[in-house]
Amino acid sequence: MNGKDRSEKDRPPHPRVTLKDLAEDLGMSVSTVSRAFQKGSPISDRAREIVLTRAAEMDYKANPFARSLVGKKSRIVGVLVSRISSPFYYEILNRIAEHLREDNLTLMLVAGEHVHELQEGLNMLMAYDPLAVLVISSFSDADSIALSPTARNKLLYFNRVPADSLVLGVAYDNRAAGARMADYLIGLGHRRLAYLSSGMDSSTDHERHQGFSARCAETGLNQPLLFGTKGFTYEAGMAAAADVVARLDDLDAVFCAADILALGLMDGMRHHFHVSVPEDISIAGCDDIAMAGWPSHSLTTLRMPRDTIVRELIRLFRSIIDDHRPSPEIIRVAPGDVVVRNSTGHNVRQ
Amino acid sequence: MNGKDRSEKDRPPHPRVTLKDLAEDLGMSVSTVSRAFQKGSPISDRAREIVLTRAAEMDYKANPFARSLVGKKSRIVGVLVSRISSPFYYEILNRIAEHLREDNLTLMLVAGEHVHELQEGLNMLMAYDPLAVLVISSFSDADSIALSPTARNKLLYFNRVPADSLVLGVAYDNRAAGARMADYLIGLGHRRLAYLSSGMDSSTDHERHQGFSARCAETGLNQPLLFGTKGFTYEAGMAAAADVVARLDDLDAVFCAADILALGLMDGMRHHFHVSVPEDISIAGCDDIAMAGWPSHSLTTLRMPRDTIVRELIRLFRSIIDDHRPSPEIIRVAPGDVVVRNSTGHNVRQ
DNA sequence: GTGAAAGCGCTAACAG
DNA sequence: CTGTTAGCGCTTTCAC
Repeated sequence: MNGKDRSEKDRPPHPRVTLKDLAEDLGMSVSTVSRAFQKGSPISDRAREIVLTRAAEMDYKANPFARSLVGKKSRIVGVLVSRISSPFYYEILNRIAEHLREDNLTLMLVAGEHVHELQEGLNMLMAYDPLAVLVISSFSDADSIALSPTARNKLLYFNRVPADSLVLGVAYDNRAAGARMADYLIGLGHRRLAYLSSGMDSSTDHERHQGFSARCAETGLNQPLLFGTKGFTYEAGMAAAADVVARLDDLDAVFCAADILALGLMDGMRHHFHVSVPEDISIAGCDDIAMAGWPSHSLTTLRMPRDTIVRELIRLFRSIIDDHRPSPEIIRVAPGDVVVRNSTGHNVRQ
Repeated sequence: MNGKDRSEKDRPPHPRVTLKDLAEDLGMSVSTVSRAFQKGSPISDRAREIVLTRAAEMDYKANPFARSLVGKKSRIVGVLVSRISSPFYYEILNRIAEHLREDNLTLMLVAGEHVHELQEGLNMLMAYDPLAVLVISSFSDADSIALSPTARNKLLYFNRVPADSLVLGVAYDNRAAGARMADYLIGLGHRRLAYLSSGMDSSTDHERHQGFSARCAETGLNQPLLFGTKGFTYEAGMAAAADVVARLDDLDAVFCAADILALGLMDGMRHHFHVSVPEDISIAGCDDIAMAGWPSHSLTTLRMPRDTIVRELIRLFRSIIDDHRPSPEIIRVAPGDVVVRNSTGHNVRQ
């Protein structure tokens, strides 16, 4: 087959304008035309302009496969999402997606529940030689993914960061968050504190608990009572109400690992056990999700500065993409202020 | 693994095992080795086994760029998400992602707020020659995207379907949903009905309103009063409370375009205007989101069968990918039952 | 500056 | 069945 004829009958499935088509149309060589699209290539301004103009007219689109094949760097960026833990992750995903589009980068998404799925997804992804890979997760699954050295320095962890400190990541300072809430509750006069954990292997949860406990210790209080449930869900929080009620007389306040747990706990206490909040017990959450502000719950919580963390994330992500890879380190974003609402009050029981 | 030149100052960007490496290692020709990975290629079972085994040992991964370049069909599937209208969309996204991974397909995500962003994203995507593109949206933005003929028959619309009937899509039967809720409210003895719209250009919203109104007409009732607000949000619902309260004496029940609006309206009525629900007015939503079931709100709503619609979606999506493209048509999924809770009651006011 | 030519890694005709 | 030979569309030497 000679590639000269342009009869429409030739190949219906591939009506794509190629660089060669463009070159022939313009009576230039392929190389010249190619150079017009390359940033620092030796080509006259005039020639470049002509090419670019005609390219637009003919609706020429470079074939990314050919480009990546020869140039050996793709315009692809990967995002790995482990479990749908929170809508917040998808807000992140959206914002990342938009930033990438602006840079003419495409986003490959890998989502999975289990390690082996994520592993498989990452393998597929790596075959595309992505510029960078963002790992969004709060569970330990992400840590167990086997990483080739190549993969390793393309990764950027968000929210959950592996124990291994040789990686790059952005995360909230959850210990500080736990400590801050302990301070607030203690300041309210509460002395008998408790922590409600999701029971999941989540670094966020662990760290909040640690920070909370540590501050109790520093203040000379007993270790907070620890309640556990099964998951970061409203239902899990509600299910924990029975346990908490059983110890109600030993308790002034409960700090929950996340707002959604606190909301569930609150409703469980109120509706199943007719416990009044905050009269009988103070309840606080963490994150300041939208529903915490609903008048039906009016949950005291800790604001976590989303914008800051997202900004940091995008900054780092871009620097990996641009190959100014920062040295491995975990960026810790400090928590915001306690948002005081009606689910907590001064201790009047003692 | 492989011992090629490795000067440490130069970037070692491509320590990739190629087909040729494999072939040389095995003393076979590239084509034979290639054939081992092709489904119906003429190759002896023995040869194939040898190749596959060694490939695994050497951790060979086919270069998808080279593959797509020559084969002119990629293993990429696109998903276009227009605005973060609901977490439901992300549930879909997750499920799609998992199905695709099982089929060794990768997912390119395009997210955007405005038409031109989506357009740009789609253009980038189309350059990768995806097998299919799923468009998830409930707003009319999606309709205005310019589609090349090639793009056109790769698209599958979800939830929102363009007026143009020459496309393939899956959507709820929202008119039937509106009608069903009208029936339920009328059956409760309510005669003076109202509809709360998001005020957005959403087909879901329009259709629910149409179905609701039409059933009122069929039953000989007046057209339902129409309230509008600005968005599919809790806050928008709450903001509408003032308008609804102003007409409280003319109203028995309000059907809201979505649960989240109903929840906001309910809280607005209760907390800002001390209106009792359902004593003073019945409020119903649509979708049956998790929060509708919280005891704090206990919202009567209509269950929309998620599983069914997702199943249909995946079935169609797969058939496009496998090139058994079904003829253009909109699959309408019937609504489920009314979930009766405590935000609606019999009419006792007349 | 520009063009000719050599591949990037792979698949798909061709022969044998 | 297997090896040889062309390219897929593009970037990038290398000459001119």
